[in-house]
Amino acid sequence: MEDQLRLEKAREVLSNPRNQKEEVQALQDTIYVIGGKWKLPIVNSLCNGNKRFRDIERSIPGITTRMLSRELKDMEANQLVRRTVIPDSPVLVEYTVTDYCRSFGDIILEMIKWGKQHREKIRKK
Amino acid sequence: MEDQLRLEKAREVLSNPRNQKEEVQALQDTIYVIGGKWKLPIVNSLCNGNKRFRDIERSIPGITTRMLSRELKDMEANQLVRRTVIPDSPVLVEYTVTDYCRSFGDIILEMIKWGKQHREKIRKK
DNA sequence: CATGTTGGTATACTCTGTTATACTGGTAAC
DNA sequence: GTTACCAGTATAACAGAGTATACCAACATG
Repeated sequence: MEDQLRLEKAREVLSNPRNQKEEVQALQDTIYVIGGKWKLPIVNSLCNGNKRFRDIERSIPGITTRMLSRELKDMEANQLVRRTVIPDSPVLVEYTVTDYCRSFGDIILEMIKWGKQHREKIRKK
Repeated sequence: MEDQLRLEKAREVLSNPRNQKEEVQALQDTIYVIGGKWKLPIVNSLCNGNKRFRDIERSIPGITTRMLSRELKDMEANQLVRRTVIPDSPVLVEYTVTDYCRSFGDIILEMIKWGKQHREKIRKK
C-alpha cells in the first residue's frame, strides 16, 4: 500500500516538471503567509489558549508590542485571526485563531518537534 | 533539588497544555534555521533530485545566483547540505541534502499541502 | 492620588535579507 | 573564434522587517 504510494510519488517527481513548479509555488505561498520571525509563534500562542494582547505578548519572549500589534492586524486581514471586543467595563479584547489558521497546527507541531531534536543534537555535540 | 523538581512539575501541571516556553523556543529555533524566502524551496529542490547549481537555480523561479550561492553556503555550514566536487573535466559540483536536512521533509510536505489548499481557497472566492 | 494594568499607537532608527546587474575563468560545441 | 554553458563572485542599492523607546486613554488597586 505504502510502496505503491511511494512509487506513484516517484513517478510524479521523475516525469512531471510542471508539478514541481506547482509545488514550489505552493511552498512559497505558504512561506509568504506565515513567514517572518513572529507569525507562527503568535499562532502557537493563540492555539495554546492565550487570548489577551498582554498574555500573548508575555508568552512570546522578545516580541515587542509593535510587532505583535502589526502581525495581529496582518493576520486579521488575512482571516487567520479573529479580534473580538467585549464591551464590558473595562473593555476586553480577545484574539482567537480561525479554523483556517488552525490548519497550520500540523506544520507548527512538526517545527516544534524539529526544533527540540535540533537543540538536543547541538547540546550533545 | 527535589523541591525544584516538584516545583517544575507543579508549574507544568498548572500552566497551559504543554511546556509553553520550551515549545516557543523550539519553534523559534526552527524558524531561525529554515527561515527566509529561499531555504525551504532549495531543500525541496534538492529533495526532488536536483543536484547541480544551475538546475537548482532553474527549478526555483525568481531566485538569483547570489541568493542561491549564499543560502547553499549557509546551509552547508549548518550541515544541512553537502557539497561535493567531482574533479572531472569539466569540474562538476553536486549538492545533496544530509539526512539531518531530510528531516524537514514532513514540514515541507505540510507546507506544500497548505499552500495548495490556500490557492484553491483564493481561487474559489 | 500614585502606581500598575490593558490594549495598543507614534516616531525614529538599524540591519540584513533581497534584488539588480555585471563579470570571471574554465570547458565545450558549432 | 564566437557563442553558450557551468559554477559561481563583486558591487551597489533598496525595501521593509524588526528594534528601541516613549507615550496614550481608560480603568483598577493600594
